Amino acid sequence: MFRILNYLFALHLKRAMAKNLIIVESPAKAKTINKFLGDEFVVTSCYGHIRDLPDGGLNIDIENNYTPNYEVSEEKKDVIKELKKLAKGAKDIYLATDEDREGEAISWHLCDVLGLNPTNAKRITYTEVTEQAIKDAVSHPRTINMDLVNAQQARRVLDRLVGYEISPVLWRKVKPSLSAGRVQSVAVRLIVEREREIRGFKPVASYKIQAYFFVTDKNGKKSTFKAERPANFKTEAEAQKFLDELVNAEFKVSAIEKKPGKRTPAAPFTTSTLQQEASRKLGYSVSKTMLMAQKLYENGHITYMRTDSVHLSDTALDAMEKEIKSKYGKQFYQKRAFTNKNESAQEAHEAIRPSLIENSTVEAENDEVRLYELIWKRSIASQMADAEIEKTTIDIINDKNKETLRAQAEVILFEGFLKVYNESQDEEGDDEEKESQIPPVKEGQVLELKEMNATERFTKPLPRYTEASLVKKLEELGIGRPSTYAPTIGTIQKRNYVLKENREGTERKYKVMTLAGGKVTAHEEKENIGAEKNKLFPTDIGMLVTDFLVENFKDVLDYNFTADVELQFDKVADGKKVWTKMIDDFYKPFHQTVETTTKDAQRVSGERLLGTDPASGEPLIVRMGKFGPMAQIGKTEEGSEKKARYAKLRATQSLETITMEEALELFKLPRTLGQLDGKDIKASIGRFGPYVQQDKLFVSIPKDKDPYTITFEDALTLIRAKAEADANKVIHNFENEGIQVLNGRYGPYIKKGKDNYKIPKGTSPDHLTIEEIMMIIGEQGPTKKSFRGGGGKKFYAKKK
DNA sequence: CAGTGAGCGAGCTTCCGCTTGACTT
Repeated sequence: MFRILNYLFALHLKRAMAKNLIIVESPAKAKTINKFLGDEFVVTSCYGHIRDLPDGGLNIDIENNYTPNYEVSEEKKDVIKELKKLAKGAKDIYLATDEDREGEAISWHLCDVLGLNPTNAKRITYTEVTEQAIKDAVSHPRTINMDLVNAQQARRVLDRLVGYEISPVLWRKVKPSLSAGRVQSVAVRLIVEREREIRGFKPVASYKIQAYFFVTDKNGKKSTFKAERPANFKTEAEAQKFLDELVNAEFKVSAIEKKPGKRTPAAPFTTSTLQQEASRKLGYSVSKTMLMAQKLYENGHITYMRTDSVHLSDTALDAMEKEIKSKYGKQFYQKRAFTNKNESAQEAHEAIRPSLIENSTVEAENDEVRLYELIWKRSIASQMADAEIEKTTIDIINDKNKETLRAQAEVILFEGFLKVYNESQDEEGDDEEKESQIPPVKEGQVLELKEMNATERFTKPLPRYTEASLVKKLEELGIGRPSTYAPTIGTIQKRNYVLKENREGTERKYKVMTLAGGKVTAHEEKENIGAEKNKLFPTDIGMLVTDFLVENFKDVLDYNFTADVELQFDKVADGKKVWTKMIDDFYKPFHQTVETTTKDAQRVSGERLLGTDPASGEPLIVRMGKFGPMAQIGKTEEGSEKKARYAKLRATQSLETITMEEALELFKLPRTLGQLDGKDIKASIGRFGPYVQQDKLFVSIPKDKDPYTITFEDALTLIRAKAEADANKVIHNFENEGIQVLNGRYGPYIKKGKDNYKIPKGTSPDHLTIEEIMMIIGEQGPTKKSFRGGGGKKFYAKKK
């Protein structure tokens, strides 16, 4: 009774003092803003876009001036319901979605759904979530900018047209279920082209001269430092001659130069730079970085994590000044304003920074804490003084030839921002470390040579992309947005165009000649090259699709395509161009290309003839098959005994590079080792590595053995051990019902066909009857298998 | 979880950009 009265009273209150409604995109942001504004405001969120083009079909009326057919998606229906309810009792409604193209469009969709008039709706914007900024925004509402909305519609429609018209061409000409798009196809192209550069790269050798000199100080203490010949010798003979000449030479310091220098801190984080640094410093994948950042954001620890802006609010700048001055002293503070280099930036938010600058760390999961501390350091460092360094260069001459050796060192005179944070670099070019310091020497001082080496060095190809360096490249090209970098990386892996892999390196020998103790000697050393960790490799299908697209859809695959259409979108946003006209200019020729390609283009299979199989005399080819790249010997001919033999390529092999020998090796498997209980025991390599098999039982072959050489006895041992383990796995087996109770990784569970069921807590699996099991199954419904983020394993087409 | 690979052609697949949720062997 009391409760009902209470409710009625609350209802009455609500009616009596109707509040203003503010709609933002993110619920966490709604929470923050709620704190800034008084009782007369209710802040809620629409969770991003509320309407979109539905999945099945284009949903663009081409005949009717490209009219989009927007729909509220299933998962947004509840959001809309709630918004309508709140809107009904509201005094004024403020549309406070992000200040960019997409945000403007969301507000426009909101008008439509909530029955507001875009020409007098209250649209407010702000680029930082601070009390002052929000209050200013609320007192200066504007109306919906339809030009900006139309630019978004153009963007949306163009992406749908490109994606949904090109993908079906791939289904017909390459393989079903493939995809193409303005962003993903260019991302794959980058990786494919880099891979080909690396494969075609011919390392060039040269000889690097490095000398080590002794210096003895006043107290008789000896130390060494390193000097180098500025340029490498091109040939071994030249290097040899150089060392020979310098046997018994006298070395002397000819010049000492000291130059001041400085280093400047990097701008605070955007999404892209955060992903890069978290990858380099913490080893996080881009998706992990975003997941951790999302949690930090939701818990109020950091500002919004999907941003392309390096701007910091005045509130934050003040707090940073205070923090730096009190923690490090005022000589470490330097106010800086950063501006975006990136033209495609839309800057609807602040840079990524701690919400409360004074918190140098937070209470959270370990991985989140590490990311937070990185963000804190980068933010703080961005407002700190330059580091002052001194570069010392020493030239060393000799009495045998006119060559100069040079020693270089850097000393930090004032740490400045380096006290807190130093940005990491991507591995590229020379990885020689710099000397930190050279012992004090005087001009004209004679130096004692410890040893001098001429080391054979090879030029290196450009590095393969990591997830993070690919994001960096995409951002430079203006392709993709902060909210899509991580999903795009996921998409191209899920489509099996690209794999993130480790590769073992190969050994390479190099020559070293040494001058020491008055004579020159030579020896060989070994280095490991080409080892890769978490790098992006294109698959065969990725390469085939890229080649097909570059050949037939050159414009869309062009690295400047996005930049070019962005210029058009800008014209629409400025009211200088009608969006449907812009789309029409693009679509007419594009659609023509789609039609002619569908009609004329050859199917692609990447077929390559490797040679003739020595055993059968039949041709050996490799090509893309229904289930991936494969090798094939001979052809199946109707009416004859001749049958083709097939073998799947290994995950590390590629249609473009596999050799005849490697392909022949594939046909040696499966090997039949012998029989057990009248069934063959075979050894082979499958999707999950090497295995032995008897009937339906598969057992992985351990690392110390391989399927080419494993013996019958060893295979038998493996199979018997596995059979015994499996026997212990079954607790009950109800064969008639097709139901089993099994011991799994997570404890006992019920299995019926392909579905699994939990055993309720407190129930012992040992005495379960079939009736009890049927009850459990009836109540539960099968446990769902995760399809999202499942590591991209579902590459194969579903069977009906 | 580890077999497969003709050609015909049911009926399916696919984009980018905004947002977070849900439960599990």
